[in-house]
Amino acid sequence: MAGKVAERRAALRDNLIIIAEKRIASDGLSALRARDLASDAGCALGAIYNVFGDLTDIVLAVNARTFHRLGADVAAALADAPQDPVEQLVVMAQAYHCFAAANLHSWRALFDVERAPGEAAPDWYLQEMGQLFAYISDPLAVIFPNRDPQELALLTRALFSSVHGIVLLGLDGASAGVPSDDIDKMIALILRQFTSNS
Amino acid sequence: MAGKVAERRAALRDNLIIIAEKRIASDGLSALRARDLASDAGCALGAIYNVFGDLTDIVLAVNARTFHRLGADVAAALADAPQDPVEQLVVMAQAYHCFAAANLHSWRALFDVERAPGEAAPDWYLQEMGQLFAYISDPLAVIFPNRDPQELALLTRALFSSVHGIVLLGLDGASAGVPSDDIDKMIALILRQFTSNS
DNA sequence: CCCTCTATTGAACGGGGTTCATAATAGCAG
DNA sequence: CTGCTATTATGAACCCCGTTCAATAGAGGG
Repeated sequence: MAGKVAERRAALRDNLIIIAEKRIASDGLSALRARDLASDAGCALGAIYNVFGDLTDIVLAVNARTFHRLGADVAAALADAPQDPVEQLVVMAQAYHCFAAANLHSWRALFDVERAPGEAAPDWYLQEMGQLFAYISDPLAVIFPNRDPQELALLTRALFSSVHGIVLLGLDGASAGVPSDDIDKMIALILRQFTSNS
Repeated sequence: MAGKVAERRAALRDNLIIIAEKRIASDGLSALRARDLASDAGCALGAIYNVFGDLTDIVLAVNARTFHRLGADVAAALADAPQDPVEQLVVMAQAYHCFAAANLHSWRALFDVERAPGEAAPDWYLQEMGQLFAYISDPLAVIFPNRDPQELALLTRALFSSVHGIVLLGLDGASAGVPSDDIDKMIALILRQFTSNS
């Protein structure tokens, strides 16, 4: 029974991630409490720290799952999209908006977790981000066939950032709530206009 | 001596705002501590709460000043810009980027402060935002003379959000640091492309 | 069954925002 | 100037929270 401890810990680890995920999804990142986690998981407070370095590690684990779901949603939208590359971009961006709106707290947690200064982003983050960028880059390469890969990378990042900004400020409460339709309109506006007369 | 107390409190209030502003600018919003504020201001811990409801109120006061400086920078850039409305947009957006980069912590604090759920954004916020939107809207109206005011408002918000997104993700540490030049390039790319063939 | 070594536990620690009983002070009447 | 009272300022104390670690429980081998 060598791996018994590891097994128990792995189970607790998964359990904690699920519980934290639910908490973040329903009440937001700032509502996550170590003591709540422990009591919901039926474990001791200290047990959390046998399995995770600190709460941020749990949040990162949750974020990895969220990011993965996001990527899957975007991929699914892309799979159902028409061949036209501009439409593909629009469909993906609206899928991004859709995911953010439907998973507001979890989506926010992706960006609200504070990294220690100077610490690099985790590997899975860069990987999922790269995947998203690839989804965008492919149609862009069709639309702009005469661009350097370097220029394409810049275009890709610029478009992703723009859509992200539109969704971020659109879903932000400070602006008194932009209607969901308007967000989609802005996304389509930016993408269509951007990709016109290529 | 009727207004003596009010005077003293007003002075403390201003003092606390200045001190908090410096702290946020140098170390970020999360480094703001009530006890530090009190000792730096040479006042009692509780004195803070005679003058502000809570720390968030101080942050909001700092943010109002930051937002005002931002608006002034953008306005200054606009004043020095050429007549061409597209160039005006580019110059303003790069001024926005410049301000964010030069005042990273203060700029972040504008968006990192968490409002109580359901609470409306403060008046000055909407006002400064409206001012920024007006700066953008004017050249846009020249570029797109045949659009509804409503459509123009959507364009304005979309462009601001896009630039904001580019700056936000560009300055974010997670992406391992996008060079400042690349951020400016992305901004120019989006704006020029967006405003072409109007 | 005991012994040892590991894993688990939750009380305690440190640090932070906020409050409130108390002390200090200002204003005023005599 | 001296009490007296109402107002203001103070900072110790409260509560919450993440994290730690001495003490306990438990597993495995002899």
